[in-house]
Amino acid sequence: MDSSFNPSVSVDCVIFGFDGSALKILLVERDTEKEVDAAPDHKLPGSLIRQDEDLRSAAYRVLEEMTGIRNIFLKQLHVFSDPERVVGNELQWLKEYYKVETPRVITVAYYSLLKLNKNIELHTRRKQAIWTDVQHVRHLALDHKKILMEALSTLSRELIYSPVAFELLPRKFTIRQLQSLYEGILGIEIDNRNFRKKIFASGYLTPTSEYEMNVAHKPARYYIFNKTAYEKEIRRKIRQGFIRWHE
Amino acid sequence: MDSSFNPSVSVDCVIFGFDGSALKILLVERDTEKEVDAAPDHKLPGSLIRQDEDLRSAAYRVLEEMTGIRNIFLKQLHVFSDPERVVGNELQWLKEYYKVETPRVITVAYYSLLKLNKNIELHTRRKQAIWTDVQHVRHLALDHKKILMEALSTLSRELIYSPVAFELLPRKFTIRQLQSLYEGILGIEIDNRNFRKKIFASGYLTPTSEYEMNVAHKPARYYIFNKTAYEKEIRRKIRQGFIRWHE
DNA sequence: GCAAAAGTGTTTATCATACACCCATGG
DNA sequence: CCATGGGTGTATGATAAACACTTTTGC
Repeated sequence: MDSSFNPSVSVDCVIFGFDGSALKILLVERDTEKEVDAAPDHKLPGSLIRQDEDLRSAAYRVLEEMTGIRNIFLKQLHVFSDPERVVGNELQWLKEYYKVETPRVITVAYYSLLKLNKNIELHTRRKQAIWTDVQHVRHLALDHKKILMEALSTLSRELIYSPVAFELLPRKFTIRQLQSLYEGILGIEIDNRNFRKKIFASGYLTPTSEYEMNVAHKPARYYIFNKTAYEKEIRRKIRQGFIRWHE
Repeated sequence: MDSSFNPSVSVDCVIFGFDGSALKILLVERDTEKEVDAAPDHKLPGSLIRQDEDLRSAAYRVLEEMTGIRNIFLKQLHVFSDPERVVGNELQWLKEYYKVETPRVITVAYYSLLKLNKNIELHTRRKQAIWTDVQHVRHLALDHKKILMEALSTLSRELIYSPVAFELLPRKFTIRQLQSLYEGILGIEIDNRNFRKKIFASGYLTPTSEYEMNVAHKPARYYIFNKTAYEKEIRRKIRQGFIRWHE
């Protein structure tokens, strides 16, 4: 670490991963060399920004370091700027780790979505990071629990209004996987027949000729998300309905 | 100005005002004492943040200084962090104005909504700020045009999904004013009968016994937005979506 | 009396929901 | 042959959209 970091601004990444059944989030253990807390101290992956660096690039830098991959879904969430959000030991740790002098740090939170696989899990394990079921996250360092909560509610909204679900699924997926994802994140149950109608009516799912194998029931078909068709449609979409206060 | 400013982080405020017919935005002339540009150089009101200050408070500080009022609608928009967004003369000006040393500045944009009236216009005029029709904004200093564009598209989305329109209208307003606001900001035409149906069906408009005066047509009734009813309803819906004990 | 905007209902199409059975497979 | 999840259609209610005329006022 060198002095080309801007001491006032950091990015923190809420990295969501889906393994086919549960929504996970990537956490790192903060290396507190002095303090020995009762509970292990987890936080979101993050970094101070470099002086010559765009925030988005900083977030990508963290993301790539932690997961080993690039070009995944990444979006700015919110800025957290309470002057008291990093104080005392937390601030001390930061100063020593980055070798900077600063009275405070504001952080810009980003969230990203990826499809979990063995490669990624190997990489994150080597980085001492762990994938935790979002349902099981209890306490996090700093204000990171608050950031996670905000990311979750933003993800729910995104899921409803845009097809981000496919960022979390492998290229080929079954309808059931897609539905489970919606049900899991939104915390609701969805009628399978109506779900199919809706999702097929969109016209963005292309069926493959592949089916599940070695399952003890009728094998499900695999589908692919037709991103091109989606983007074309969005461009021609007309705005209808001018008030939707309660959605 | 003193050294208690954080040299790396500023806030900029996109302050929308509605005067009953057009959507306006508050701009200030940048006091470039040296440069004499061909065109007058406008920018969004903003400020570096103080070291002990929350970003939201900083935005409110700017807002109150420019408009003289507090407690108005204010929301974080986005962070703009291109390392090149403030360079050359722009950066020089900043350094001299705030007496700080910094290689770069990131800015957090906020947008706010208010009802224009004579008092506010008087105050802003004394501050050398001007209300400009958003349709007529051509060029702005720094990346402020980009910020404005993003604020406009966010405002459109907000207008659809939440009743922010009332932040821009006086306490008592006619249905026509409300509809014009929707049409103006969204850039669409709305059928008046359907608009009334929808807006009344929400149940948040309370009719007053007052009517327009001195108009050369049937006088329109004034209505009031029942914020309490809205908030009560929202809380109910959230609770319903969150707890499902009987499934 | 006429120009100008306020106010008012009905019909039709579209979309969301509720709901139950047969099918293909592995063990 | 049975347990498991995949896959299918229809009827009903709710919501949005299209559409034209009468009312009240100032001048």
